[in-house]
Amino acid sequence: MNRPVCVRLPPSPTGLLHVGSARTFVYNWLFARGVGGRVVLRFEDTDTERSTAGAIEQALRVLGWLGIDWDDGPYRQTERFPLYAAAAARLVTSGAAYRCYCTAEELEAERERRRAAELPLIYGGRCRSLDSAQQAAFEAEGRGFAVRLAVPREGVTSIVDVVRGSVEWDNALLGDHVIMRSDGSPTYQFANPFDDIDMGITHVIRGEDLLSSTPRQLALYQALGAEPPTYCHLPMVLGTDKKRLSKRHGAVSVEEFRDRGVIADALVNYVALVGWSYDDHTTYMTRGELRERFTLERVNRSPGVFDPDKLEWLNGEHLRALDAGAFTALLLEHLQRIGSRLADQPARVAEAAPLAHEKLRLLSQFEGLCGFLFGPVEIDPIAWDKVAAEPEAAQSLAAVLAELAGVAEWRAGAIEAALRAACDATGLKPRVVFTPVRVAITGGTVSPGLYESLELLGRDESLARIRAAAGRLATAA
RNA sequence: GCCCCCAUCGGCUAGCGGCCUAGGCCCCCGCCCUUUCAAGGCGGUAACACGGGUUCGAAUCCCGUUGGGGGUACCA
Repeated sequence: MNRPVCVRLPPSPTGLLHVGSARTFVYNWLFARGVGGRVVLRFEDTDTERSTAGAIEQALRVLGWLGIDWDDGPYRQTERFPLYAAAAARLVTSGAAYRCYCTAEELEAERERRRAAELPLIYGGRCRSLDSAQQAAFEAEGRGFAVRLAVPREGVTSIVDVVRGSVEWDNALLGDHVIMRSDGSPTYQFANPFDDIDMGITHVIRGEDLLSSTPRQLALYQALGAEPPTYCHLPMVLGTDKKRLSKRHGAVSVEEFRDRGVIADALVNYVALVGWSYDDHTTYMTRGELRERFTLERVNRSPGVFDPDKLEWLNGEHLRALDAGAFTALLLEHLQRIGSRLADQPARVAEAAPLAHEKLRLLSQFEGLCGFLFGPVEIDPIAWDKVAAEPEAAQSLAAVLAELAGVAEWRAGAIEAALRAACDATGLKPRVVFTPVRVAITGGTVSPGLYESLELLGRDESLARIRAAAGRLATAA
């Protein structure tokens, strides 16, 4: 049977959106959009201890920022509890599941016994064969119960995973897992596959960490007589120490990268490349290219290390591919989001944006590069030391001041001519003449183009800053 | 302990038996361009984990070893 493709994005709202999850969402989305399938958004908040409403809001915003959309939802599993309860009750009635009265202590004792005997640490199934009298006795004792699925104990469960090929498990090693907790809430192992069945999910694309729970979930499909989905287990995303990516590795959430000035298209592009490639040489891809090129068949098997350096480089590529208007808009949006003082002068940002466009890898670098255009200069001490150590600095500034005085129209072209003239007049190299000017007006040795910077700064302010530097040099000498 | 997955340069990867004296990108190192820094151009260092097979031929197939990762919850 060939059902219309349908995937799901199942965030568990317990914190910031991890780039590993983002990668999974991107693959689901790229795959579904590429084949004209549907996307369902479903918050898996059955862990009520750790789930928060704030995290849901946050996830919604981040998904929007990433440009990942969906056709159905957002659902919240906590709003579907009655469904799970009813389904579990039916399962118990049919004998596919059963009540387990074991206490936490009893369970722990059993695990200990198994550990000692070097046996697999699974539930032995004590309550699976309780007769009604024994059940009644436990109930009379006032013991609560959880519901466990009666998982087959013989044979093997196997799948043909899109990326891993065929994988199989010995059913004897599975054990009966809990599907309903004693407080009446469903577990992930139940709610997740139940919803997948209920929502008609055809392709389960998720991290490899979930590979080993597949046979348990398949047991539910079997108990419910549902057609299993196509599975696709993605390789893990690791940190530089080859351990699963976590906060220890620095920035790991989409929000953090966004606030550093990574743009959505770059993040989507980068993340798509950890675990997948289009060919032997393509790196930069637009969202549209990704959509049309992505296939699950080219997802690879081995885990990949998340490399912030390459992400930043790619971000620079995406930034440079933007036209001036789009770049400025994104830059402004970023400055506003992080609450930068520069956001108060949007017109100035628009003027300065072109000067920084070719240089940035991250939008957050804009402030450091162009901040001198937005207020008083702060001279970097190290940069100033270089100027002070240059014997020709004073002479250079004086010559530049003299030449600049004759500039009729304060434009980059005329300014350049004046600076060149200063070089000729003093017989000094441009490098020697320009450095003190650069430090005087921008405060540092790294800046956008000098002529353009001077033009934008304006005649009066530029001359004032150069005079101030000359004065400071004279005082020091 | 038990189960599952994985294994090409420092990182991301191409490679699906001969096209590989292993290609691309990031990082790093030189050089060029240049008013600084970026960007760009050119060049360089650097990998098939190991051991057995199979084959005329193995990075590619099989087995084992080692190493890494994941799971083993009334977390997801």
